[in-house]
Amino acid sequence: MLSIETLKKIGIFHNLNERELKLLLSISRTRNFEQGKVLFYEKDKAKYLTLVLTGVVKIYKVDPKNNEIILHRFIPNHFVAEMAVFEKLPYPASAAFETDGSVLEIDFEKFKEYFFSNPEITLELFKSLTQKIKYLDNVIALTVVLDSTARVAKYICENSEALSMKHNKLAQYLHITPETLSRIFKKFSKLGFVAKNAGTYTILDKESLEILFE
Amino acid sequence: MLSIETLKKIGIFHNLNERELKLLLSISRTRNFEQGKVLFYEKDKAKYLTLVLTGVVKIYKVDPKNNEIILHRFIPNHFVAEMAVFEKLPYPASAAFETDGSVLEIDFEKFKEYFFSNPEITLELFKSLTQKIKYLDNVIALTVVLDSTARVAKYICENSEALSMKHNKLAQYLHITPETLSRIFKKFSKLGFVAKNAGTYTILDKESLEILFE
DNA sequence: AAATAACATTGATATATGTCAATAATGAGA
DNA sequence: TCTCATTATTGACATATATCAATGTTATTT
Repeated sequence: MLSIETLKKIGIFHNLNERELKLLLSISRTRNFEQGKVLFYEKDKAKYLTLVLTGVVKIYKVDPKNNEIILHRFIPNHFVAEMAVFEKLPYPASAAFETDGSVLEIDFEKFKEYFFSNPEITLELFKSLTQKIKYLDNVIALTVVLDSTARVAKYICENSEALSMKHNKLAQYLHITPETLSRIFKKFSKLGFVAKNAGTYTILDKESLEILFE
Repeated sequence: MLSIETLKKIGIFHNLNERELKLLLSISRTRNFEQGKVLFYEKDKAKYLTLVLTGVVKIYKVDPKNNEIILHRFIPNHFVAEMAVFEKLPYPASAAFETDGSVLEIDFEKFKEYFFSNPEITLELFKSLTQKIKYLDNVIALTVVLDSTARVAKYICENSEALSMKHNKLAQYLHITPETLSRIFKKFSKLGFVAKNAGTYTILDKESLEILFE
């Protein structure tokens, strides 16, 4: 059951007092999702201010060939698509759970009424919005600006978890096919930039990799 | 010379009273730019909260082949890259004037101090941030999700000025070469979706074009 | 109006990456 | 440990779009 204790643990609401937390509780509810379930579809009308409580939510668009283009993965305590809620716009992308999980749904009109004059809350919302801009900028920097090779180089240099990911997930994230990813890793191996030990790659020459995308 | 009258005309500052406008004036200055001049480069440190007063500013990234990838064009009375200023981050892209023009530069720390508690200002800043998210989403929807043909179809359907633009500008905006654009227009002509009269194209069959990107 | 520059079109070719199919490697359940 | 399913690699080929070069068209300057 949703409780004040739960709300208190959410970073964004850290500075709310008991009274405010109660108020927030009264305009919120939780919803649980199984792995793979869709939170919302692109073009749906945004109804609630939504925050991930548990699990991982992927935000994605679908291209005309039915490929999923993943824009971002959200972990707990982040707002999802608050822009659409603020602007009363249809969602610009779809969202689905990659694991079992849950979200907090807040009645936005009431939230606005009660909390928009609170500078600590608005500051948190600012941060959340600027964070979204950074995510989108990253997608563009990665996908629009760089070619596949540079993209792989950048991603494995800047994301420590990249090398332990399954290659087909990594490929999907980088918007390339697993075949292309495999060929790029092979090329990096031949150049001595990475090495394969027992199935996983390790970076040998980070500086050379960085040259590829800078 | 920068005056209260100038500031008053800027939509974002509509609700400020005389005292506040004076305060704003005291922490602001204008800077003039000739066509082609650079306002800032990607990775520069953001110093001032910047707003376009006159002219058109393009925001762009440069890819490894030195192609400019245009993310957006700003017209007067819009904040440029406020996210970088808020977050004290280097600019995520470069900005240059496409026409002669000018900007307002506001001392951000003081602006924050004086105006962040003003709900009308914060609301305007929210709007400005969500607008930026929409622009970036649009770049992704256009460039990452769609192929060249769909991109052209979408752009000429949704931007009335597209057909009167010079084709090499349009091509640059759509991140394709003028040659590819020319071939796509030829294809649309053959299909009877557009027609060429005296040098410029007109849309004959918008519904068919829409099918291409929906 | 002629000359020149800027822009647009067309064809031939190159390139990056995707697609499909076959095979190899790895991991999980019996 | 063996077997089956999943994931990764490889090769052959297809495709979209870029590149380069030639030519045609339009706009601007003198």
